[in-house]
Amino acid sequence: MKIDPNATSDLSAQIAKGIRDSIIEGRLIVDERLPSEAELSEQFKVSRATVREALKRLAAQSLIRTQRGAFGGAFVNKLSFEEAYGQQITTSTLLISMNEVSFETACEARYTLERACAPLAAERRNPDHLATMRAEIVRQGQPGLSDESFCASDVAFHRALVDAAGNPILAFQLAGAVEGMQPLMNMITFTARSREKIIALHTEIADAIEGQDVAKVDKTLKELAAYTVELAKGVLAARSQKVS
Amino acid sequence: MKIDPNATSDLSAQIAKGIRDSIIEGRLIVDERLPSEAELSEQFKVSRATVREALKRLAAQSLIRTQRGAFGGAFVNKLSFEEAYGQQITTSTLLISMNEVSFETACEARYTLERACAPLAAERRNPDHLATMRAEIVRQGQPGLSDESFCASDVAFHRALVDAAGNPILAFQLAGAVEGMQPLMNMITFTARSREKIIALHTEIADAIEGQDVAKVDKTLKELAAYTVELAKGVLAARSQKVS
DNA sequence: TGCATTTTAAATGTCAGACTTTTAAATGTC
DNA sequence: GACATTTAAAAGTCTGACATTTAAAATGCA
Repeated sequence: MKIDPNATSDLSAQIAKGIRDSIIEGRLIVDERLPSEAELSEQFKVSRATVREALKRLAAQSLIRTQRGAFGGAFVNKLSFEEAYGQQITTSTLLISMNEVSFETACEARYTLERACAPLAAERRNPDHLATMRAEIVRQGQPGLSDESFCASDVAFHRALVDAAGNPILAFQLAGAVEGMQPLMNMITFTARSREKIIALHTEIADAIEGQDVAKVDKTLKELAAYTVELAKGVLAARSQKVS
Repeated sequence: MKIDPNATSDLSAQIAKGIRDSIIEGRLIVDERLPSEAELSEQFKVSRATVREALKRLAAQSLIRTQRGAFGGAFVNKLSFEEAYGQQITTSTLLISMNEVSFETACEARYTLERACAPLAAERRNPDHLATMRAEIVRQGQPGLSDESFCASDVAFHRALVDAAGNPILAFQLAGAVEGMQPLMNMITFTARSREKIIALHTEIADAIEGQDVAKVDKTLKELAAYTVELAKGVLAARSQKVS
C-alpha cells in the first residue's frame, strides 16, 4: 500500500484511503489488528500525528475501533447493523435538510419504499411486530402528546412495519428514508382531527397486515402518503413566504 | 457547546460529536465557517492536535470541508448527492460483506426496491434514460467482456432504471442496495448462456419501460430476481463447502 | 503448587511548540 | 489601472514529551 507523492489531498486523507480500500477489498479482515501508530508512521514515512488523523477518519466511519493499553491498537471493525443505521440516518437527514428537498419528494421516496416492504411484511409479520404497531397506535391517541412525540411514535410504527418484512438489508435502506424525514415531519402541526385520521389509517394498516391483506395495506399506505402531503401543504406555503 | 468531563470516550470524539450535533440541529448552517483550530483549542481547552483529530472525523463524514491559507478554515459542507451516494455505497458494501448476509437476502432487498421504482420510472423515463439502458445492453453483449465488466454494466443499467424514477432521494437509498451487492455479484461466473438470458430480460425491461407497461416491468424484474438467485446457487454451494 | 499482588512494557491519548505550505488580501511599483 | 511583491492568517506536518490504560509477566506469599 503506497501513497501517491503527487496527489493533491492531505497525507492523512491518502493514508486513510489506502487503509479503507484494503478493508473494502478484503485485504484486511474483520478483527485483524493494524500495525501500531508508531509502525504505521514508519511505513508511510509520516509523523504519528498524521497517522492518528488518518485513523480518526476511519474511526468516524466505524471502519476501525481502537483499544488502549498493551496489546491494544486499531482493529478492523465488524460494521454492525446498529452502526450502519446510525450513519445512514445521519447522512439522509443532512442530505434532505441541506439540499432543499421538497416534502413531496421525500415523502414519495419514503412511501414508495414502505409500500415495497408491505407484501413481505404481510407475509412474514409475527405477533411481536403486530404488538409494537398496536402499542404505538395507542400511544398516538394519548391526550397531551407533543407533536414531536407523535412524530417519534409514527416513526416507531413504520419501523415496526419495515422490520416485519424480515429483511435487515431492506430495513437498513429504509431507515434513512423514514427517519431522515423526521425534521420535515416535525414542522407539521398535528391537529386533533388530523391525528385522529392518521390513527385510523394506522389501525387499518395494522389490521390489514394482521389479516395479510396485501392489497389493503398498499391502498391504505397510499392514502396515508397522500394525506401526509396534504398536511404538509400548509407548512410549505408558510416556508415559501418566509423565503420571499 | 460543552464537553462532558466524565464521559468515557476520547476528547476528540466528544468534540466531534458536539460540532456534529450543532450541524445536524441547524445551529451551524451550510458554508458557515467554524472558528480556527487555534480558537477551537482555546474554547475546548484542548491542544490543537486534539481539535484536528475531531475535525478529521467530521471531514470523513463530509460534514465539513477545510481550506488552507488566509481566510481559510473549516466550513460546514453542503452534503452533495454525490458524496452521500459514496458513503451509502461504502456502508452498504461493508455491511453486506461483514455480516454474512445471504445472497438471497441482499437480492430480495435489491429487487424489492427496484420494483418499487419501476412504476415511477415507467411514468417519468426520458429518452436519456432509455438510451443509457440500451447502450448498457449493447455493452453486455460484447464478446470477450470480463465477468466484472459485465457486472459493472449490469449496475449501470439498473442505475439508469432507478434514475428514471426521477426521485433523487429514492435513487440515493437504492444506490446502496444495488452497488453494495456488487461483491456478491462478482462471485458469479456468467456463462455465455446466462448472459444471453440476462440480456434478454434487460431488453424486455427496457422495452416495457419505454412502453410504460408497469405490469410487464414488474413481472420481468421478478423473473430477473429469481434467475439471479438461481445463478448464485452454485456459488453459494461452493462457498459453504469451503467453510466446512 | 496455586493464588493474589505488583511490576512492567506496549499501546493509545494528550499536550506544547516549532516549522512548512498555501492563500488571499494589502501594499507597492510602473 | 495593471501587475508584482509583501504579509499575515490559517491549515498541514513534524518532533518529542508525558499521561493513561491495559494485559501479560514477574513476584511474593501461604
